[in-house]
Amino acid sequence: MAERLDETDEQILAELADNARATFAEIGQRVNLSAPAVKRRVDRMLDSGVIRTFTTVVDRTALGWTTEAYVQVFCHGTIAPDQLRAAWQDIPEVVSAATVTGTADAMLHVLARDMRHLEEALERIRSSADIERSESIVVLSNIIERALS
Amino acid sequence: MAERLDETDEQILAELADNARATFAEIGQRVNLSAPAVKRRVDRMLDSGVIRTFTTVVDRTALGWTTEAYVQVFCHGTIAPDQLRAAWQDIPEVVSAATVTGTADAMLHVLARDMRHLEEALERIRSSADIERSESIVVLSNIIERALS
DNA sequence: GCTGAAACACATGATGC
DNA sequence: GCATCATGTGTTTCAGC
Repeated sequence: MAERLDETDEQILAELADNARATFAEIGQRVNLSAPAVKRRVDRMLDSGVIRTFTTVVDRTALGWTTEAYVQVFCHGTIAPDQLRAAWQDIPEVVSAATVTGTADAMLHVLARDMRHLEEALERIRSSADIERSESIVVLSNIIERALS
Repeated sequence: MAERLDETDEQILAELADNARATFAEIGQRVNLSAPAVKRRVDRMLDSGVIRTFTTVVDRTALGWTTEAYVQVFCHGTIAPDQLRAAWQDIPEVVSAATVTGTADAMLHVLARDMRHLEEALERIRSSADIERSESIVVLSNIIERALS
């Protein structure tokens, strides 16, 4: 769990963050390691949870997805994070989700084509878990957008 | 550029978002397509910019950044988005910022090493613009983390 | 904990439907 | 626009250091 990473691990992470579909041989060339050595390190980091997942950055604005909202969700009783993950991870409109402090149980970041689509996505979000109510804060304009890794 | 995606494209995107290192054959099996057919669609989406990049979600606890919050900011009077961008873009703890609907003027996503660091970052955020008050919602655990545009 | 080699699986272009 | 096939590459296991 509290795995410590050496300089090579950090380099490999940076390469994977830059291109998650890079081959192990390619990464190895950049960090001066053989492909099997890279694979073993990546496997170890996957195993220890340092690497959570490999994902794809989809530019929804290229598809005209211009509507964005932060949604606070209030559940009936207590729900385990794993349940919420199971409920929402197949909803592509959900960019991120987290359980939070305060009156709300979870905070979601949702992307949609337009208001109608957002409405419809919210309905799917609500119906896929035992949700009491939700509160949406719609984004007017993005000021800063940094990749987090 | 205003590329349209069919149902199969969406399915492929969902698979790639879930695991960017999945093989084309694997994806093809799930969407009932051959590997070359999947590749062609992925290539087209890469070409049109719909797929921006493949990346890796790193568990920031491994990097020592364990504290995360959504911060609603309330300004004195009206402030232009550009002013807020100028005020905050040099604060590295600010992962994203957007002006929003509702009672708050802006929503920030902030990352910090710990509570003390978050507190200190919030102080810098508040003092760099004409902020009346702010409301922080601290993340307990991340459920879904997809890199967004 | 690395390298090198070998078996196996995948990517990808050409071809035909 | 798809499937099939062939080949070059990448992956992954195993032995050895």
